[in-house]
Amino acid sequence: MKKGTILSVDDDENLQTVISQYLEGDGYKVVTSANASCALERVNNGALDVILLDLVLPDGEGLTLIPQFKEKTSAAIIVVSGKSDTTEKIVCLEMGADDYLTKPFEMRELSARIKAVLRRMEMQVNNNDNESKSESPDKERIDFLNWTLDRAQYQVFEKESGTSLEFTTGEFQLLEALILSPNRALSRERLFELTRDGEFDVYDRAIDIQIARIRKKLVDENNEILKTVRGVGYMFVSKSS
Amino acid sequence: MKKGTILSVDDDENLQTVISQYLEGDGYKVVTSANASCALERVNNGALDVILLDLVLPDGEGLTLIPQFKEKTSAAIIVVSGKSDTTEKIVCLEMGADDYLTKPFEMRELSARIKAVLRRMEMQVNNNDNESKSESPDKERIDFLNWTLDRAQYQVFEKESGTSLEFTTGEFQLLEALILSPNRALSRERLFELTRDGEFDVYDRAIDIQIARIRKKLVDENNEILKTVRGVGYMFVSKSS
DNA sequence: ATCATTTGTTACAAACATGAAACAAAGTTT
DNA sequence: AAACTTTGTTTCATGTTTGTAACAAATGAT
Repeated sequence: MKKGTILSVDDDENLQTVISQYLEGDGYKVVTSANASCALERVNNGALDVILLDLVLPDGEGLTLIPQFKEKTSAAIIVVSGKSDTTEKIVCLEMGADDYLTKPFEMRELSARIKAVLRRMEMQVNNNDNESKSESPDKERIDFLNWTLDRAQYQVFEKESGTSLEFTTGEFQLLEALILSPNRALSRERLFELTRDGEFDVYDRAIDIQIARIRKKLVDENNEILKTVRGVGYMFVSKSS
Repeated sequence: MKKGTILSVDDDENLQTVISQYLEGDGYKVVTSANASCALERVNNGALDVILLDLVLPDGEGLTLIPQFKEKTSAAIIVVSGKSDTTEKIVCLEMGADDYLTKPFEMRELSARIKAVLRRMEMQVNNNDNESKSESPDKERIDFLNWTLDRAQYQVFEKESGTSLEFTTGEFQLLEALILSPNRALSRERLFELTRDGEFDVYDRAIDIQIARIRKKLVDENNEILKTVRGVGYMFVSKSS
């Protein structure tokens, strides 16, 4: 559920309230500061993921805050400005901001930009990982028994014939989750976490039905690919072990 | 290495030294003038890219210099002022300045503003280039099925007949994005990022409509070139897989 | 064997995603 | 300004996906 912590730096109290409520509804934790000094203190205080920074603050130029933030945290910085000025925008980005947003803006847009910025950060992390590690942690294609799971295409192929089986996205994600933890029993709860993004009011046995639907498509006589572990959940058994 | 020549007009000798050193470290060539007459002379003397102009000079009002500079050079003018005065800023911009910076400032900010201003100028130049040149020298062509995507010309050609299909720029860019990641399902969000530059206040399904329009033009009976991946997005399928 | 619990199966309806058509708004060209 | 192009928005119909309920089958314990 927790998607990240956001610090909003702005001296407009009303705006702060609106932002907080909206973003909290989105699943973020939100903290606010009304001025520069308070914000700097907060940055030292703990892990932040995104900083929303208004350039016009009562106690000093917001622009100079950007490099200071950059020094102390790896959080993404989204500048919120009253002016729609191309030069200022470029300057902000040049100084280390990650995005620039002009007031007034819609909450939906703010939310989208935060999401985009977080994703970009995540991608960077992943890329760095790939560079340092010789083996990529998440493979795009995963072979299992007579099939291949293609995570880029969201498809399952039959190895020999090469034909693709018609999996729905939901079925695919469940199978993917199981295959990524081979020979390990996963509870229905865990599987829910892995496949659905923050849903709660669902039927206990939705997973069971999904499993049944997958099995119907992944037929392999005596071999039970998706084993049910009574009282626990389900498990993908790979022959290698 | 050479990024441009900058003329700094200011009578503060210490500041001039600091500016010169910093900007030279950035790869610029820097020349300085301590007063207006000297600056005007220097402007006649050779190609400049950026002029940093302090408004308070020993021999005359700096404001009146702006139009004089504009007449003689196409360099960008960044006004450096001791006062943080909105009215003065607006007047300067009205008279032809490209940016306005308040003392004291950080070198990093100055550097960023110079970069921004140069980039803006360059963009203008490029746009003019495109208008004047009808043919682009480097053609990057990508073949797919019965068509060829010409990224230089922003056109799609039918391989056999050689006729070009009428794609709008938006349609072209979307198709391009999909083709550049073949056999990979791309979410609408991702496609948005790839094709639009920082727009968010748009309809969720704008991509869908664009896809439909592309499909209408790229007809190939049984072959689904642009596959929709339900619950995810769209994918360009290349025959190789 | 009998019972209780857990899981598999089927059918169904609500929710959802997508494509198509028509419209509207913004931008361009003439 | 008018015609045209491009692109976003709305609406509707259709088909898919998935949660739910009900029941049958399987499993394990006593």
